[in-house]
Amino acid sequence: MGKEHLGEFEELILLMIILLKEDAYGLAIRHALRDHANRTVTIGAVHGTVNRLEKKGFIESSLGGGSDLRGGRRKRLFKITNAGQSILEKSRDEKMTLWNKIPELSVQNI
Amino acid sequence: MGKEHLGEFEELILLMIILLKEDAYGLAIRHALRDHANRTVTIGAVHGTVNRLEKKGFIESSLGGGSDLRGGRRKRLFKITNAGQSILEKSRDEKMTLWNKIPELSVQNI
DNA sequence: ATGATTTATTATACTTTATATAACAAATAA
DNA sequence: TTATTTGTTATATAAAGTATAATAAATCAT
Repeated sequence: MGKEHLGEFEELILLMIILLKEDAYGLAIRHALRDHANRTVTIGAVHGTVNRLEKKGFIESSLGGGSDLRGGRRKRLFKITNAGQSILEKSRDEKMTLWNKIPELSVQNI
Repeated sequence: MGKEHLGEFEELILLMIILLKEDAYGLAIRHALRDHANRTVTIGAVHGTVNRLEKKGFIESSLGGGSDLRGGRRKRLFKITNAGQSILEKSRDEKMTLWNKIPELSVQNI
């Protein structure tokens, strides 16, 4: 069995990492949260959470190149693991199942 | 604007309260979590969360009658407020929007 | 080549959520 | 009139969420 469930912010970060594909690193995730999820957080919030997610095995990281821009340190790139992908799917399925038990929230109603 | 976002367990509790309709009180919520959400928690976990949700204005409570069964104290019945209903809808919409940006998770793919 | 600037991560601290255990309260059946 | 049942409250701790400050590694300008 999978290891429990995702917190709401953890889930959001996983989704951003998938959206960003090959360029998912701290600052990019923060930026994606702003324009895909309307969520403004500090960079520390992002890094705290990716560290936790990696420790749990839902993402893994590797050191990438530096920025294309001016200066800067090398990026730490994240990608989802199989465990991460499947906990996301499970989480989606469970939520959909619940919504669909409630007429006012059911997905057909959108 | 609504007051931020729901934690994942908070959202689950709101859904259970809607599902339970007129009979949403502590122990019933706990039971519903077991058989609708496959989630086993202690009664303390439930009450801690409903108290928080009420303080935030997403649910409200009233004192109901006792159990139909043997003994027992009176129930504290919960129901969702308009604010609760609308934060749930918002939360659902935002999540759907994100899923649908990711082919592998998109709702069409189920 | 060196210091200022930029892009980025790490370290640390604090608050809120999630969760459990234990204590208490109010019914009622015996 | 107390033992049992059904329920809530109080309290404590762990985990998740989030911010601020410190540090690091590039590079541009001098």
